[in-house]
Amino acid sequence: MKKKLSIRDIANHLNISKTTVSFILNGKAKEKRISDVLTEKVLKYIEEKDFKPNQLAKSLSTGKTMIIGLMVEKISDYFFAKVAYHLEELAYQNGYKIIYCSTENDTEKTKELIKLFHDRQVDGYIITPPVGIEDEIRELISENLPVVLFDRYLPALDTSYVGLDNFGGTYNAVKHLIKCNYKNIAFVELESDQTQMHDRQQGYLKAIEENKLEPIIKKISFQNTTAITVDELTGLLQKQPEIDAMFFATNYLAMSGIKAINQLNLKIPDNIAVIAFDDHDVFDIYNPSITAVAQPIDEMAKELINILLDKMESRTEIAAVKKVEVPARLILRNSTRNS
Amino acid sequence: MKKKLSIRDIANHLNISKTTVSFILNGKAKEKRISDVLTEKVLKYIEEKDFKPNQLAKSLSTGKTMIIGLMVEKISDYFFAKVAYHLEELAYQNGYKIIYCSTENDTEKTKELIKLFHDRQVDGYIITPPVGIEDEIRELISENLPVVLFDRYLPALDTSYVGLDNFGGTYNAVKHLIKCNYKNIAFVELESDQTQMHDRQQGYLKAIEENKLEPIIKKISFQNTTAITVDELTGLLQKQPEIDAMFFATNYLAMSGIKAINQLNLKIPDNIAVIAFDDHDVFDIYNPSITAVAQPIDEMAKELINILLDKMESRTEIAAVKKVEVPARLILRNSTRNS
DNA sequence: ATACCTATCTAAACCGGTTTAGCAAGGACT
DNA sequence: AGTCCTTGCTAAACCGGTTTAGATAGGTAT
Repeated sequence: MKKKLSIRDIANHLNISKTTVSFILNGKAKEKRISDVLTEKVLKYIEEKDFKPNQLAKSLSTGKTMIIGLMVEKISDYFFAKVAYHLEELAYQNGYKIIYCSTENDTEKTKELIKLFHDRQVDGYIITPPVGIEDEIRELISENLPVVLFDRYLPALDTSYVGLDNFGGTYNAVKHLIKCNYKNIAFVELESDQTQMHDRQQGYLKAIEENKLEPIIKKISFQNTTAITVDELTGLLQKQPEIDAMFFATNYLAMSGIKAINQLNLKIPDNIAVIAFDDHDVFDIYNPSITAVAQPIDEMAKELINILLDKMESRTEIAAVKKVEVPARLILRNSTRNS
Repeated sequence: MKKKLSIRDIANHLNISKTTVSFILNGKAKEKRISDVLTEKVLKYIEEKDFKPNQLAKSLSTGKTMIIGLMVEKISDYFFAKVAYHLEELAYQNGYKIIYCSTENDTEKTKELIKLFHDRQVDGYIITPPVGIEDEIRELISENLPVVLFDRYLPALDTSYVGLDNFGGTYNAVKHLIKCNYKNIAFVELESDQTQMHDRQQGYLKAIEENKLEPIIKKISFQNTTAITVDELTGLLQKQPEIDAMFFATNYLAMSGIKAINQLNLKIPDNIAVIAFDDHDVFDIYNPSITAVAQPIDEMAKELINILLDKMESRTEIAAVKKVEVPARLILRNSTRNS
């Protein structure tokens, strides 16, 4: 088990000081007036031994870890997994790595995780915040650490943010249903005080009201599972049998809804139309395929990294606030009639 | 912007040495004979200031980072995302964090990533290896670093490994099809030299041969996408119209297959039965729901962490080899006739 | 001969912890 | 009085880098 080479070993071997080696390693040879001859010699030796400086030591003295902390609600969810995948790619291209965690949307767990990331001195934070962690985020920013919120924001806090135009996405989708002549459009959402739910609901309401229709809102309270049960759906349809279309505010909600609709032996879209918010591989292969409001995931990832990179590399003020709302894309499939 | 407290600041403030503070922080007060009075005083101050030691400095001197490097083929795939989720949870409970990367099954990228993790001195590696990185893995192990392979192994290398019983899982699933009186069962797989594909194929062949049926194997070569096209399926069915069941060797393959089957207006399971290897949320909500060979994801995650933890905490020899093949679970749904 | 550049390179402090070796004081034993 | 423990604590080296503030040698202008 050969032990790793250090900068000191190199210096000793070549009979020079480690300062010199460090300068050369960091491309400061010219600036620090190290002769070309010596520079060459050192570089050659480094190449030969495939020397890699110890990142821990480097981080300790520079204070930079080149690590981005990513906290999403649940890394195994389709949307977050995809975003993580793109973020990782982009971060990697810029020399950064990602440490990630799932918050489970639990405020206490998130507080702990923020502390953990902080102790590990990550250089930047991407967070899908649960409610109630305003103080911790504020604290980070006051320490001059780059933070970008994602997917949902904290209304009480003026921070950088990347998310979807939830309002517009829903509004357009519901308008599309209306144009296809659906008259009784139910909106199924999770009992939640997160901004994205709220914005989606507002988008729905605006479209409904503009067209003088009656809003039908069903809130699903979720314990462990974000699903609508057959019983809940049956109840809804008994109370309001006129429902001819359903807009599900999340993809998992839509999946459970579709399953329930199947179990009641209703046909999509003949008996009932379906639109899901947030696309999923499933919706494309499903029979019938399911119309969905899609988030442009790669675009969001790009915006996130750009904003964070600008802050981390001090190209912009770290406290500078940049909010981006990317437009949603309505992907028309076969779970709705054509207009 | 208050600057962070260090162990030296604490020592100075209390007029003691930082050695003492360090001992107390690490619970070695008793062992190092620090008086209870002083211990109390220090702990109180630490509590009061909410002091957290700098992990970088700690890692630099101890050589431990408490970070596990996870390299999966693609973090956004259903299976890997789920595994990652469970791993993160378990690692977290044991004080470890996870850094992850997607290899894209690209040997060169994987080599780079291993180097990267190595530079960052992660304490342990969980890797789904692409072919051709035997040397790098061997190198890690020879440096006494804990490594566990996952999902697939490298036949040329005797290392710890956690994976599914691919052979048995496929064998049982195909036997089930045969019991349900299907006679012409096609096996659709990816053109790949990974062990898990090979093992699945062998399981299929054994079941077919034992029952004196004719094997029908279709290999899909994949560039960007792991999918079977409508054309490919049409071709297959034209050549062998007797096919009455299809076993797809991966879940994404199954999804594309199901989509193609739909487009050919064939009915599942009336015209053709379907079984997928590797479960997916989709299969449960699909109509008809799809029978699948499921990997017990949480169990696999548990095994992985256990083996790795044993090595990392030196409870077992680091080079000790422990191979675990967990049995697959056949989840019967509605894409096959009953027996 | 003196003062002043300039080009090259380096000693030493620093980042914030861990750990080894050992000091000082008091008590017990002979 | 001398030896030997035991208790309670600490100085200083170390991990492997970065960075500041010079040191040294040779050349040039006065």
